[in-house]
Amino acid sequence: MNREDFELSVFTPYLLNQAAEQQSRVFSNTYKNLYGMLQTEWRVLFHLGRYGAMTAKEISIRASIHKTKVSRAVRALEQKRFLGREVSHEDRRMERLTLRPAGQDAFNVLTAAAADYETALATRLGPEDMKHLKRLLMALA
Amino acid sequence: MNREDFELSVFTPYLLNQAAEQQSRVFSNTYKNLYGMLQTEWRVLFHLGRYGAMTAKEISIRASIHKTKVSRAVRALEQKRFLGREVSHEDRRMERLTLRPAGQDAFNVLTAAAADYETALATRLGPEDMKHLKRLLMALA
DNA sequence: TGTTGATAGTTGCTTTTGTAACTAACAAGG
DNA sequence: CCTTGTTAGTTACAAAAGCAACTATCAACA
Repeated sequence: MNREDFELSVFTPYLLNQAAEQQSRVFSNTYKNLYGMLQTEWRVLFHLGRYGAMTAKEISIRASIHKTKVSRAVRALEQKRFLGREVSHEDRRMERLTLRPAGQDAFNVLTAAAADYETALATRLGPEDMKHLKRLLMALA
Repeated sequence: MNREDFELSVFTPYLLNQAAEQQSRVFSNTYKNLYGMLQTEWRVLFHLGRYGAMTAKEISIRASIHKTKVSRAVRALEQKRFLGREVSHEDRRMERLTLRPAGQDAFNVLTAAAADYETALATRLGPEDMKHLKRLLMALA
């Protein structure tokens, strides 16, 4: 790379940012408009819906989200009546988080929307490029 | 995409976010540690260094950054003595922004660091994948 | 039992972003 | 001149993120 000719518009971190902002803006409108949720709330909801009841700590590790963000997302989801908490009997520091019916419904709707979004993107890019893209992104993350 | 099997870890917006966070964290350490700059400040500095003096509005359009973010970045760069402002004679609403020597130095250092970073990434991924990645990201952004 | 260290989760404070409203300057038409 | 509408840039307030300190609980061991 010639330093004199360096262009921000082809700098990979910049391109990644632009693409990520663009793409996540589209899908975030879905959970934001439908349920007034934030990104972290959607991710927490997803983990509980997809993998079943677990503690905040487990979500934090599995989803690579800082525990304070998880804590706030859990409170928000609780206020929406999307999940319930139950203090563990073995260790009273931990809480078992479980989706409530409204949370299950939201999970179903949002997961379907995400799958549709993914399908649409795959159609746009074509199956080969879609595969390449995912492989490359996983290598970077 | 089968909805029952939907996995967040292969959802493109999620992957993009993870990759973008990971990659920009690496480079942001450079301008943050060296000059205490934020991402927007680096981008504004870059545009002035690469394309010469221009107004905040022009930067805002070229770099796709909201004018309030540009305004705050310009103030921060001014306080660091990295740029100077001069009210336009033709239209006194506009200010011509120019890099000062310290800003030029920072631009040179950071541009070189960015080019090095890009080279290292290209080495890691290989030239073919690097080309693919950029093409795909540009298609998404 | 009592101390020490670790862990789950929360809270407080500071920094950053988003959004809308604002000021000052311009331009065009009456 | 004097409205009316537009534009460049700033400011104010609210939403959100980052980080450190805190509480409560547990476990281990003297």
